[in-house]
Amino acid sequence: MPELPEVETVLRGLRPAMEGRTIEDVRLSGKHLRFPYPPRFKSRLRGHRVVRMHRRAKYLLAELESSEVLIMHLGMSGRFTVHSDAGAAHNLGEFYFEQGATHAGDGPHDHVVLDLSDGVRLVYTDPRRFGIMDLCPAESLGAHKLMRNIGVEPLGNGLNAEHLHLAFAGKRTPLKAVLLDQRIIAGLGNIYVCEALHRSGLSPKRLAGTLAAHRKPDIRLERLVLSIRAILAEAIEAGGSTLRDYVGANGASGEFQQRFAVYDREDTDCPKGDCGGKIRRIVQSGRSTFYCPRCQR
DNA sequence: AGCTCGACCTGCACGC
DNA sequence: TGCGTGCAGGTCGAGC
Repeated sequence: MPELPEVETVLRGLRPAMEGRTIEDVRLSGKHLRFPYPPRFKSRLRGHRVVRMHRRAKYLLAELESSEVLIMHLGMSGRFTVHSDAGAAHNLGEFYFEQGATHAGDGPHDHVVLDLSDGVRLVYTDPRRFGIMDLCPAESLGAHKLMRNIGVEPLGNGLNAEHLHLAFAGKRTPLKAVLLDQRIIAGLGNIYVCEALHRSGLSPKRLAGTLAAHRKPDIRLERLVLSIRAILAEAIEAGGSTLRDYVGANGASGEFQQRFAVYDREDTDCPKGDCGGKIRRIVQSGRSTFYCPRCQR
């Protein structure tokens, strides 16, 4: 689930649950996530209030009153659920999830359970355990190993044709790989790279450098920027509703209502309609790429 | 300095 | 029904 739009949606759900509340207790499953937890993980969380929640790329950041930051990444299969006593439910707004905090967090893949003030419980569930939890002093967050090489936020001002022009110049790497590179644009994943390339009519196999061959930014880079922005914005809209639905169904329904134009649609007609192409699946740097060979050049 | 690819995990859908 | 295979929304870090 987690590319930028999903992480952004999770952030919006976590805010009303976490901001202003104190972490009263921490329970871990005993299994490590992608990396070992940092030293004294539990005691560095316990007793501290969450001041503010942020997102950077696909990382969720909880700024603590202790001047440390809790860094969280959902990996491939990470999920958060918020549970609460009836009394706290009304504070959690539209992202309020599930009633009853008492037995939540006992599932086989529930690896981190945070008991917050007001009877709110946050459970991090992650079957594949590719997720990350780390702690870092706020003042050195930018120098953190996981943070320091992250590129521009695609929804911010940093993403523009000039930026891509500079980043693509001389690169003999396919567009697909370059757009997945978090050092250039932060937050795109396999699905939205496929979708953005389709919308902008660019082939995932095209070498990035071919779009930066002239002195001035190529018009196609402008189109790519607009496509990336539009796709992410739409997905954040839809992601919100999918998450609400997912949770409303008590975790049983994981179905995506969202219809992708190309992702996971091999052999179907290209939705662009007039091009008459069929969606193909190829493998690039070990991962599936879906695209229309007719209208993506 | 840059790039590709293996490794980290579990679950699920598929074909035999 | 059971088993083997391949695939999955990410990305670090080893090795060229």
